[in-house]
Amino acid sequence: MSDTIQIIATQPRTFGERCCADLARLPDGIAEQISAQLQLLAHPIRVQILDLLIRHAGQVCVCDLEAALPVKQATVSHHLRLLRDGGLIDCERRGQWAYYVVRPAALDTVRAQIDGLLAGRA
Amino acid sequence: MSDTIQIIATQPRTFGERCCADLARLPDGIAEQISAQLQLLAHPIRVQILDLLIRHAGQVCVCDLEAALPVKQATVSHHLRLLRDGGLIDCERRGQWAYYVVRPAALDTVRAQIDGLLAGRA
DNA sequence: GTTGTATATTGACACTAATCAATATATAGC
DNA sequence: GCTATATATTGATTAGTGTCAATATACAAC
Repeated sequence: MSDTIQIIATQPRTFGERCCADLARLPDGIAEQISAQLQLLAHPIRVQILDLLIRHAGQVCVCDLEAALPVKQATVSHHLRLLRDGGLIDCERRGQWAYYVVRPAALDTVRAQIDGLLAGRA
Repeated sequence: MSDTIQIIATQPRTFGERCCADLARLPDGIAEQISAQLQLLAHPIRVQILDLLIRHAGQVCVCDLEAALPVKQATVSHHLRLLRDGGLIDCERRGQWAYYVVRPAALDTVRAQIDGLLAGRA
């Protein structure tokens, strides 16, 4: 073993040069797609909504969410619409109540995308 | 089997009543913590930065990122600081260059949190 | 039809985040 | 010291998001 410190993966480099100027980037649109999915999850109210829907499958209507969350009804409805437009949840009317349910397949897709990104397979 | 349609988990409910008024919520602060981590990932530039750092471990300096991404140097620096403040990456100076590396343990933590949320174990 | 309840939407406002030009700081070589 | 390059920070502007009051719509009971 040499007594010099090994610096991992440092290439010789002179001024203005770039060691890996052609870094392989994600295909066009993939980063936007992944971050849009993440953006959908990245709000405390939406996290709580998803958690409640996941753990009380089929039993949660809007007024239940309204009672459980620290925001007004219009705001709950707003977040439900975002999650629904993003394909993560579905709405089912029963009488005058609207019950919301998660779409397990959509959640799996999101999880796979995140896992892929974090494992270098995005 | 009865010939009525089975409606999963619908309880009898009268006006003004709530079927599960005491839905078990996430402990205080957990939703905020999870969503803050997600927020950090939820931007196309930061997704691309993380992907590049993961796939070119130890070989990426700021000017490489600047060359690979469609934003100016100040913006790259800004996003690097957010990721660094969030504990997801580390910075290492080599000469006049600053090399960034991911912190695998931090990424694992994030992944575990997301998996937990989506699996109803948050 | 009317009345009451549940949910959705609209529109306005406040707040936060993203971007960049300009500037500051750090390092290297001379 | 000086000059050039690499990165960080500041400050201003812009763009996007979240919240809610008010209003609209839908359904139930009568």
